[in-house]
Amino acid sequence: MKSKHVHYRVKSIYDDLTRSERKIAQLVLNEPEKVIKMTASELAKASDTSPASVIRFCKSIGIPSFPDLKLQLSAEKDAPVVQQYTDISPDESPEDIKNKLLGNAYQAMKETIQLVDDETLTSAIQLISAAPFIYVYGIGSSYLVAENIAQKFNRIGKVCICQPDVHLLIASLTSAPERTLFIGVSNSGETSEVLALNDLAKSRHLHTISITQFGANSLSKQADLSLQTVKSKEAELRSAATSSLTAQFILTDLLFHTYVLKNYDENMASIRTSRESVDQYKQQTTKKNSKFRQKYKTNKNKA
Amino acid sequence: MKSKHVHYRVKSIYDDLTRSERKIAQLVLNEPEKVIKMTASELAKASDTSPASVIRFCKSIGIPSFPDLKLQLSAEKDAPVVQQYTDISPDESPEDIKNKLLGNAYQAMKETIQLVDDETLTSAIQLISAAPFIYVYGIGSSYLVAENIAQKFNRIGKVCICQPDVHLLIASLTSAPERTLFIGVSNSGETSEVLALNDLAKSRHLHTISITQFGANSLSKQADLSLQTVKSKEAELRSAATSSLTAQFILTDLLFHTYVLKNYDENMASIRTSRESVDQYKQQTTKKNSKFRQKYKTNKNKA
DNA sequence: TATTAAATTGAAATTTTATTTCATAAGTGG
DNA sequence: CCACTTATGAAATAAAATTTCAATTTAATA
Repeated sequence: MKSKHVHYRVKSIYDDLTRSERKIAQLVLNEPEKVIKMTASELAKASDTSPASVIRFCKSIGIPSFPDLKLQLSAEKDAPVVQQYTDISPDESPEDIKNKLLGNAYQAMKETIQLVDDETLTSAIQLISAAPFIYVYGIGSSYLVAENIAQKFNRIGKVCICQPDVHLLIASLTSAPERTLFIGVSNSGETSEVLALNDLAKSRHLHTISITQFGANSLSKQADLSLQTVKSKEAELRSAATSSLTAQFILTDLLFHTYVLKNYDENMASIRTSRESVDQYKQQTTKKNSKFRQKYKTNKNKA
Repeated sequence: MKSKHVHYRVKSIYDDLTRSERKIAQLVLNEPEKVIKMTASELAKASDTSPASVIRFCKSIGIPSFPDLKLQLSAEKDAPVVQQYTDISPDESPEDIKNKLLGNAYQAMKETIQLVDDETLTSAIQLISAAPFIYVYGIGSSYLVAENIAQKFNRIGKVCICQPDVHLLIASLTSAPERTLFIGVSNSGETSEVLALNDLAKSRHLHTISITQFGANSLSKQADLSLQTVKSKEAELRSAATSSLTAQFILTDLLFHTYVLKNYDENMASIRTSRESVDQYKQQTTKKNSKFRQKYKTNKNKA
């Protein structure tokens, strides 16, 4: 498990380093940003060693030259910690957990976004545009994705129904008008409920879009259009579906934003109007609720 | 609106560059990765100019030296395009949309994660551990967050109820046992429903945690413990709450993972067992559903 | 503990790379 | 077409990186 990150690389062979190499390692670990701005001799002076040791340190950690070390550090400065879906182990520091979570999420989003080609996206937008309204369905964590899609599109006046009750949904689909779109969300692409609904929709000649993870799966094959998110590796099992969710959310965002841009002005107007309406409602209910709240009002000073 | 990115910087003053500087600019724009590995004279040769021109080019785009240019390029290589919550405008290319979405999401997550201090996190974990069970509530897009929290914790056997019906939730809270935890999610921190529920919980001496955006707000003030996500700027209005959701999700993940690590082994066992159960259920229902699916089976060959 | 071999280290020499200087060439406006 | 500005690269210089090597420390062995 060799990470390319200088930080981890240094940590992992720290014990094998010589005394003066360790002095240099300290600085590299603790103040990488400063090291980036130093010359080899400056770093030598700062660590109370010699330029020769600095060069030796670079070689020791597997980096061919000092300028290369600086380039590496610079590359990592703002880049998320991406190490092929690392799982999180029990002896991790809070800092490490944070970095890994961020890195995993970033990687999942990035790869997912790269996976979607513009053509597919355009087709998806067309199906959405053509639909009088949309049904979305997902179960478990995919339900969150479905609900998110529905919320976003409803906000711009594109009617989108996320009905978690399969029976009711079947009834709706059965009597849905032409061009109605069904979006099925299933990470595995094998969830029987979603497959069944997709079949039903197809039998009624409705359009269908699937959102699944990457790779061959029944739902992708059977839907008119298949959108796929990155497939995350073993780490998935442990990290409780975290990165697949993130991936599906960024895909939703991409879909939504691309759609909004198709008809920029009118959609923007819708978003604004819906915001305003919500704000108005909030003001009204705040008044109403104040009575209710009075009853349970707690001391403002916290314990 | 000056971006620090070399790419944009070069583009913006491209017209003011001299003939040979432009040749160099081409290479920097088109093959930054290769440039990173070159020396000044190599870049000169590759662009059919001279080292002197390379240096002049660096100065022209406002970078003091050639090694600095390489460092900059390296820093930007893997870093997401982060430009303070840029909004997405109608004339954007698909590529730009993707980069901005990714950049915004990444920045929101990163800043949120940095915002949470370990102490608060530890306290939150303690409240969760101590609770016999948990109620979560959120409305609108915050409902997604609440539901996500519930799903994650339930998966490891920590009973967590996300009840969207306020009336039913009030009933439950009213008769909840000691140490029961109420988690209220509201991006603004001013949603009246959530405030009312927090009041109720407090009046019953239950513990409460709030999840809101950063800054002073009623909910944060009134909850026992306040978790905050980064507050995104104006772009928010247009991008339909995208980055605040992302931020809340990463916060959930952080909370969840930290909690799981507290009792690593037993929690891990729970996750595995719950996965297995779901898999078993899936196998069973697949059989059942096959009959239903037969009825609507469509041609496997897509149009 | 004394002795020797191996490893570590930094000063100085060397090499590589970056930068500046300056003479020449290419434009530009009159 | 001339004077003058700007642009350019060859060569000189400066700066940085790297290697060499002798001195020194450390470890191993008798």
